[in-house]
Amino acid sequence: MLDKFAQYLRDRLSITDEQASEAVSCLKTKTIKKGQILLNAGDLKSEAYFINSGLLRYFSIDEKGKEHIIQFAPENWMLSDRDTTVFNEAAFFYIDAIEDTEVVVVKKDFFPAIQNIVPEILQLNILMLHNSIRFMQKRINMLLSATAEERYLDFVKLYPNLTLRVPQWMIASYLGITPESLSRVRKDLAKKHFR
Amino acid sequence: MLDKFAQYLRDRLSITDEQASEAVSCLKTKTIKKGQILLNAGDLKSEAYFINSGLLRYFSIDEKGKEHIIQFAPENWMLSDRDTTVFNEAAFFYIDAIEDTEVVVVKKDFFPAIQNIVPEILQLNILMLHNSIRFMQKRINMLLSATAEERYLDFVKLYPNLTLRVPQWMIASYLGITPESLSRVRKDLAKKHFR
DNA sequence: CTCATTTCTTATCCTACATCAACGTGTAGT
DNA sequence: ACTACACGTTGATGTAGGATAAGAAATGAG
Repeated sequence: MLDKFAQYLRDRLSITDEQASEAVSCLKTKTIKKGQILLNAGDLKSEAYFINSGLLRYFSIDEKGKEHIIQFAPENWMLSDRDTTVFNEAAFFYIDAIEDTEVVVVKKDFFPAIQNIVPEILQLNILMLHNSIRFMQKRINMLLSATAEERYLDFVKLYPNLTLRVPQWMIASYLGITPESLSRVRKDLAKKHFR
Repeated sequence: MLDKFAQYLRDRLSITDEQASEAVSCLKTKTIKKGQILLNAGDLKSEAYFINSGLLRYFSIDEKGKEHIIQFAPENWMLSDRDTTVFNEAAFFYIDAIEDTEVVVVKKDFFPAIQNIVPEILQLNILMLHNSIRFMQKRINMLLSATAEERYLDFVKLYPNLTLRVPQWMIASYLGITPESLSRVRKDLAKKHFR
């Protein structure tokens, strides 16, 4: 079941099916049941995850035990805690599964290895990192400037499918508000739109 | 005055002085007076900036005309709006100068060009992008979870020198609070520390 | 040096959202 | 089918920080 990742690479790199398969051949998949933890803060694990199917959650837990969601990772996303995968430090965030999920485990040595087959992948990597950055900057801008309602509307617009798959209290956590507030925001919106 | 950028490259790549100088030879510098705008939202300019001296500010302006600071960029930092430099779209954010500033203008074609001299630079670039991402994730976490006081303390700890160079109302804007609130926070902190 | 503008502070009042608590509904496990 | 827990809703009350306003202090331009 490495097909998805191979296809992902084939779609954005000019390589043959064989090259894609070869690149991916040394990788393993892993299954995570809903609610199960994949990475704990403090862990030292140099693995990134490509999500084949399902949905992961990348979050912190503060001193009061409250969770704060940094991002969601659905199919075809890559997810890792840079502190540990890139900088060999203890992980800062947690990863767990919102749905039963299958990931491809991408170990640190994958990139040097695939580089020999497809040097292009470095450029692709850079492009995707820039893309992450611009999205995160817009998120920061949102957190600095927007009300609860504006944040929610922005979320729905940006991730319409996630809105249905993620429990509301998690969306609230992602938006930096309480579940109660989100419930009220949704009520007001419904009223405005006569529903 | 390209020395700083050349030195910056020499410090993190295993290259000779000559290579560094050669790489940098085609680049131009630019001077921006305090308060002057370097990039406007909506602009289409494929330039990144390396700050030789001074201090830049990367920010948005919302519908109500309020400014929100995404980041500060002091000496030895690279700054650009990815929407325009990487994705050829209209810039989303603004850049202006908090102090008189001199930048090296790094045009889009610099990276392919320098790659031929120092292929290593791709890896350096990737590392720095990962580093940006982890800092931005921590910032998002802070905005989701921390009070005004906690945010300020975190800022002071992370950027002690900026605390002195940046006017308070801008720090407030970076933290997502009003200047008045920051003033109160500082007053309370002073009280706590008997000052 | 002087006047003007920007920045910072302080006080008062106000609002968006948090907190607390109770209750309905849905879903999972036995 | 019964029980229990997770999730969403709603209401009552609290509070951190916003808005407004006004003055003090610092900075800057001529």
